[in-house]
Amino acid sequence: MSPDFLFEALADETRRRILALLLTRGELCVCDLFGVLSLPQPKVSRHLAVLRESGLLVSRKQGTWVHYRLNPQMPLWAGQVLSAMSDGVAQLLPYRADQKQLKACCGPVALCAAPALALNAK
Amino acid sequence: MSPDFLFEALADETRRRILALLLTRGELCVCDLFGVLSLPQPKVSRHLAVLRESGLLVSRKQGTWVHYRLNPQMPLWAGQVLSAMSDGVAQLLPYRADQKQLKACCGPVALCAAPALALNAK
DNA sequence: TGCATATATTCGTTTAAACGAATATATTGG
DNA sequence: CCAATATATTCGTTTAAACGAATATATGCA
Repeated sequence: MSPDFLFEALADETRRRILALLLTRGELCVCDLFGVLSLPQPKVSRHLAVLRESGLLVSRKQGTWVHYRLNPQMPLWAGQVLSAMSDGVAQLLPYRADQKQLKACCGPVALCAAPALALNAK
Repeated sequence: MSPDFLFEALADETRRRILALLLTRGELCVCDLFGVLSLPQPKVSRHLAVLRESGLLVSRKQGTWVHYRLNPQMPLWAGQVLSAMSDGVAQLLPYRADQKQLKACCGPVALCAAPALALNAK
């Protein structure tokens, strides 16, 4: 988890939207993500690959679905960057609309948030 | 101060180095910065322009010198991002060496504030 | 087996940013 | 005014990343 990887990852709005959703909801599968974001599936998949290869996300395969979540071994400082980013975008578009879509589409309760990241999230 | 501007600014290592130095030392002029960083002056100047236009830095002209510092009106969340970034890079190269150079080369006083002193030191 | 669904990858193009080198602007002091 | 210093900008090239479109892989199920 180098600063290079983290900040290159955060330089793209689609990736920030994905990370903000995963900070709210501990785990999401690809179909939920591109559904909520209203973006083409290959585009979301490519960005997820960037985030996974940068060490920010880990994935869990369950049948046909792949669930992504924040890497629970992320260093503290990186979690603080993500948490502050999430605060900064919370009332802006498209991030605010994403959160609304998340609740409308996938239910209100977080599933499997990692304990360390739950702490970072606030 | 939009997330777009902040995270695009943070995506470049030279700009992160500049910001980390300005978090340690409240204010620095351009000659101090490119001296400490051992980078060409036009390169540092261009990156400073990006940081100023993004709202992260403000400048103060004093004679021939231009002093840069963090924008005191930066929103809280952005300051928290910078602070966490600074924590994350503190023990890594080239950031760690930059801090050493800052103290070794410029001492407690900026070069441009004491040019005679710097010349005598040679 | 074969089809449908979920996800990933490749390809070719386009866009944006960083760079070195050279030059321009502005201020100070002789 | 002229020279020196500090900073900024322009120019042309190069590099990297994002994209849409199409296709590939993999799993579940009839």
